[in-house]
Amino acid sequence: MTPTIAQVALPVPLHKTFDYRIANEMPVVGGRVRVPFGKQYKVGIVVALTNTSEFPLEQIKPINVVLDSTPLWTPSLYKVLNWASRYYQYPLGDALATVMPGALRKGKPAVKDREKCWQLTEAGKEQPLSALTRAPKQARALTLLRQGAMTHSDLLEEDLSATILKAVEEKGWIEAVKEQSVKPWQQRYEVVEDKPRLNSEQAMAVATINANPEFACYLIEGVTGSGKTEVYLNLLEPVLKRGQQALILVPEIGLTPQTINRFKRRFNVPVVVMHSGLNDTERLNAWLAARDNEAAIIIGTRSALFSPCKSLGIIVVDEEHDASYKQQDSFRYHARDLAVMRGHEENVPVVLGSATPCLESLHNAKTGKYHHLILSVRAGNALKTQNGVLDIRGLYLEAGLSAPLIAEMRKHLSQGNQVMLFLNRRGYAPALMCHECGWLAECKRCDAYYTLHQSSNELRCHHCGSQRPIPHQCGSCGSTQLISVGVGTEQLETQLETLFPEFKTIRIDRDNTRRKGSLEAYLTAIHNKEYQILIGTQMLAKGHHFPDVTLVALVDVDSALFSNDFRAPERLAQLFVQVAGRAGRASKPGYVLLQTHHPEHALLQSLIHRGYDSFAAEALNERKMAHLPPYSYFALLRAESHHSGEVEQFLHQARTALDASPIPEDECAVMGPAPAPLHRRAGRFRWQLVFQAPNRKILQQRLTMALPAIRQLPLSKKVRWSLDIEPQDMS
DNA sequence: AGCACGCCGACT
DNA sequence: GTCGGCGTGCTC
Repeated sequence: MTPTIAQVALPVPLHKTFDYRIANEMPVVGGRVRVPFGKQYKVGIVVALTNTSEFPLEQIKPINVVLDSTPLWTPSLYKVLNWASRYYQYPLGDALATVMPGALRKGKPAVKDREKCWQLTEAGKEQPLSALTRAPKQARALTLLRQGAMTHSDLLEEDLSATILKAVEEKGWIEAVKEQSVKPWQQRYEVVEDKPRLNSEQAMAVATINANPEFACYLIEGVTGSGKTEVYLNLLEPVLKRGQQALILVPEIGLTPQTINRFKRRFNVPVVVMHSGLNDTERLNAWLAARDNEAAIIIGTRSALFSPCKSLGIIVVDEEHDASYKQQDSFRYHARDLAVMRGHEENVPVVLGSATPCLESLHNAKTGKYHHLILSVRAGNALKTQNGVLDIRGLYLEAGLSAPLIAEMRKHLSQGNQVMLFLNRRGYAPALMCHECGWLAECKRCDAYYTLHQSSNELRCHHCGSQRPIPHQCGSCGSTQLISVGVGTEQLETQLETLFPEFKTIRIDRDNTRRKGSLEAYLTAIHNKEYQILIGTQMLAKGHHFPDVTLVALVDVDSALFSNDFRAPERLAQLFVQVAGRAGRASKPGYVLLQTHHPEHALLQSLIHRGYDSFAAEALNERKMAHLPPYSYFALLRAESHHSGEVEQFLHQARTALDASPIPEDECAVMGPAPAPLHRRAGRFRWQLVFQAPNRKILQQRLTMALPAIRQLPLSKKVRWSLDIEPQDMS
């Protein structure tokens, strides 16, 4: 029986679909339709075709326009998207809308816009230009087209109007043609470059993965300089040769022209890049090129995972530990986890690569879920760095720097080398205090102190963005003796300029690299050795190598060791390995120093003396003891409102709803409601409820059962709330 | 999410 | 006497 009703998922935050009558054209499941919704029209996705509806039939409106005759996604990708919507508890319509290109969300056709071109007709070729002295524009059109066909828009650029072209067409001299379709890339595939020879570890990794073109998950743990990218390139070879596509995910900052060029240069095939900088048209074209197998290699940041591929052969997730793979708002998916899911559905290999794999992935490798491939040999000129711990207990600190560190810096600088300092705190100082009474300048809208920014002469709240002039008097006792507390990168910069006036200092953090291109300009200047002392937050640690840096110091690691976020030590270890990899060259090995009050800290010791793997093993052991991920699965229900009581009450009611669900408490623990780490932010009170389950299934079941009741709580409409499944940070 | 309906304060 | 504030409710 032909279906009469279409169930449509609409981009609204509602966990249900809406029924529409099928009018003239038959929609497809997974395709878009334009439908009336209340007083407006919306573009939604058809999720099912039926003959019945729960809704009174006479109230069902007809579909306005059927926008697609084929589904937008391949069946396997569509399955992954449905799973993700359920697992991350995000409404399907909203989820599908966020993963499709903006142009499709607005209802634009999902077909490649082949541009209209003009070419000369036989008559046009023979038409003598001399006969057109009284029609100079027409003559110009003919002259231009004698060089070959041109697109309509290019001709408009040449100051020829559509009217002129129409006139010439009517004379029968030119004709409109659609852009000729290009030869499929499969026919021009070749390995262009002279490939470097692989070392035995690389060769082993390549052979292992290439031996099986079906789904399996591989974790490539490769130290900095071990040639992970070369392995990826070798993995693409048989895939492309078979005519299949490769999907490569990179972190937000990892999308450098150098990376892209390596993939472009090796094979004579089309590469598309997908990132947040694309406009609607560019994004749609990249998406279509992936879908229609016109692009052989698709490189992009996390959302590129949702590009449909006609003939996918492999998925690579580079720097798999990077936090940017987890979306931090709205649809809070993890692109790495979904990549594994997609690889499974599409039955293609998934390759996760990192020098410092996240503990979850290492655990999966240890338990045999992933194949663990290790690249430990550094290629050619890369050399292992030396490490050291600086015990700063009892030492006088000059803007956070101990005398031994300053001495070490002087040594390296005097030898003509560069020195790099990391401090993960922007601004001049994290607080401003009254010397008389101890009063601290506090943000009026947040439970946080203002950060002192001396360069812009203001106090700034890093949590809500508010700012105010630096007060001259204490807000409590009126004293004018205000002093800064703690050290930020700005202060470090000022202090170093005083300590080392003979050397030039450069600070790189979010405050002075806002302008587009400024970071690149600074990096170039550093490479040209215009600066000797480099100061930065972790943004300096990513994606760039500094061969003349021979000393790297982590100024303050204690805050990470004793953070209330259980992932802080893991991030510190990753930063440490990363910065070590940024510095030095064979002739000038790098030296990495850590300043700490806790040199005996077990994780630190293990990291420094026995390396990341050993650190990871111990950290995993600690996680196991504490039942923390990857030995348990968390979800975070966070709510905020201007009224603290309302939020707390809402979460209490949510908890009651959860406790009423039939899974016993010991299988899924619920903690809270408790005030969130930053209880008041931007004037809103924040509370949270934490769920902890032994596995994903129980976590999902428990939430799925309780959420309908939670959504029906009257307070759920009054407070702002969100659910984060497997949150990246709990603070 | 939008957008309507609906009931109470400062304006022509 | 109206314009408009945002509280509540609905969208097939």
